[in-house]
Amino acid sequence: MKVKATDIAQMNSASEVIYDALRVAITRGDLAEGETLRQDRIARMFNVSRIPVREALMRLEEQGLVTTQRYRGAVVSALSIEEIREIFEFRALLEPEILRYSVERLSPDRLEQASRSCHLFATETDSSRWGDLNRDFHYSLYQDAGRPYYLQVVKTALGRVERYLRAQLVLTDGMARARQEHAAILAACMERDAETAARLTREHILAAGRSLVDILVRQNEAHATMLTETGAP
Amino acid sequence: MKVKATDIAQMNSASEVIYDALRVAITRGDLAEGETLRQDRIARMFNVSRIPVREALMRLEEQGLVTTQRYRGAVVSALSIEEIREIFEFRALLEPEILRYSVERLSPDRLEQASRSCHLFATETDSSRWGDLNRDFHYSLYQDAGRPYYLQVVKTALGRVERYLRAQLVLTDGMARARQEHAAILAACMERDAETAARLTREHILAAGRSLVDILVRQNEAHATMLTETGAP
DNA sequence: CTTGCAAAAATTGGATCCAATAAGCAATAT
DNA sequence: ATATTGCTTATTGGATCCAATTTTTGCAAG
Repeated sequence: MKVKATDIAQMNSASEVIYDALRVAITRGDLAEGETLRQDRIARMFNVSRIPVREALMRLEEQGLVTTQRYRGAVVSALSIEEIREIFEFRALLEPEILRYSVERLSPDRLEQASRSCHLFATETDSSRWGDLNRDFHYSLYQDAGRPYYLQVVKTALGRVERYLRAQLVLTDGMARARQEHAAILAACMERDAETAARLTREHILAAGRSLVDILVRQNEAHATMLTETGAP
Repeated sequence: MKVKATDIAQMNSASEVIYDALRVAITRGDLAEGETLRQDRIARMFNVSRIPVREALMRLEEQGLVTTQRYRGAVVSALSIEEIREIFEFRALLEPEILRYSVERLSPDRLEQASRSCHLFATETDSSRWGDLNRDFHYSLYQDAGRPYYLQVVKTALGRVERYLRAQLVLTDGMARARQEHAAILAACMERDAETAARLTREHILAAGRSLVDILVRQNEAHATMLTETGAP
């Protein structure tokens, strides 16, 4: 037999498929924050009933990606600037720690993979792909840490702020800086210098966080000014 | 109008009530790990259909408290010893950090509350209440940190291992030690010594984790020996 | 007595239907 | 003109029903 067998028992249920699709759409920013997700509309999009849609929405809410009010539906969660700041601070605590565990265990294959990811990120011009490639680079370095729980928590945290990160990369010199910082982190990993790699990662995340918060504060101020000038409420 | 109004819109839906009840039952250890949760049975217990039950199970799975296989139902998640070790290590990283942020901001009321919690924990003889009281003490100290995201992550992490903690408190001198360590942490907080409080918290969590892992390893070895001696598979 | 297997029962995932609630709109009173 | 009330529609939460899948049971053969 020359068949590529796939484990049908492990195939995704409808609610999982919908959950994944919505999660990706939200983290990519394809769904605007504050947008309400109508069960019926999503059900028609996937050609299913509302049952699996509601199950997917429950899981998204548990991840903090949507917010639900009874009988009023689910809306894509919006983060305040302070919440974004906190999540970057949080990542800046966890990710260096994971990397510290990981550096000594990085296999040659893994370093090769990280190197490729780093290069792909550095040379990609389509900004809509930057989120994925950034994620690939960081996670490739964390994979060998032997800390699945840490990794899962970091993934959730990044998932919450990823939609805002693109703005930071596009609207400033963020992309150029990220390229350099990724290269430096990778170099430290290759030299098995865990402390340097961890310190660079912490600074990388904190810098991106500060830059992003700056952008958002300025946007807020601009918006507030406009409202005042036009006399809107 | 002299009516005590309560926000009916914020009242819990059936799926939330069921979710909370199951979450508490699992973290308390009232449901054994590996036990399968039948939708129909739970639905009858709460006098509802299976729909809200399934929604609750989805959310529990997202929290890692149950594990689901398609068409085979949900079972209470079991953690390996290594996973438990990792989660304690994780808590030992996060909780001192939260406390560091919190110490300088602790209000007199909050210190009073923490003091009461500490005392209640120290004097409670009913071991089934230790989990709640331990949680109350720690969280009262974290409340003022102004880091809701950290706090939520810590709550999830503790929720995963709480069921094992009782064993640690009961089967060793864990309770006596915990009493002392809590008192020391509280004292450091009252003196606004953030670094000492953080260090003590880290050691407190690491010690409990090591003690728990020891217990579980011994249990495992005893079990394995028994199986060998009786010739069971 | 054990093993293999087909039918029956139990269980889950999902569709359809119904009741409860919110949101929008028209009619009325002030 | 505006605020209040009642009606209509849209939407959600949940119940009931059906199909797909797993698990158990009964029975025959070795």
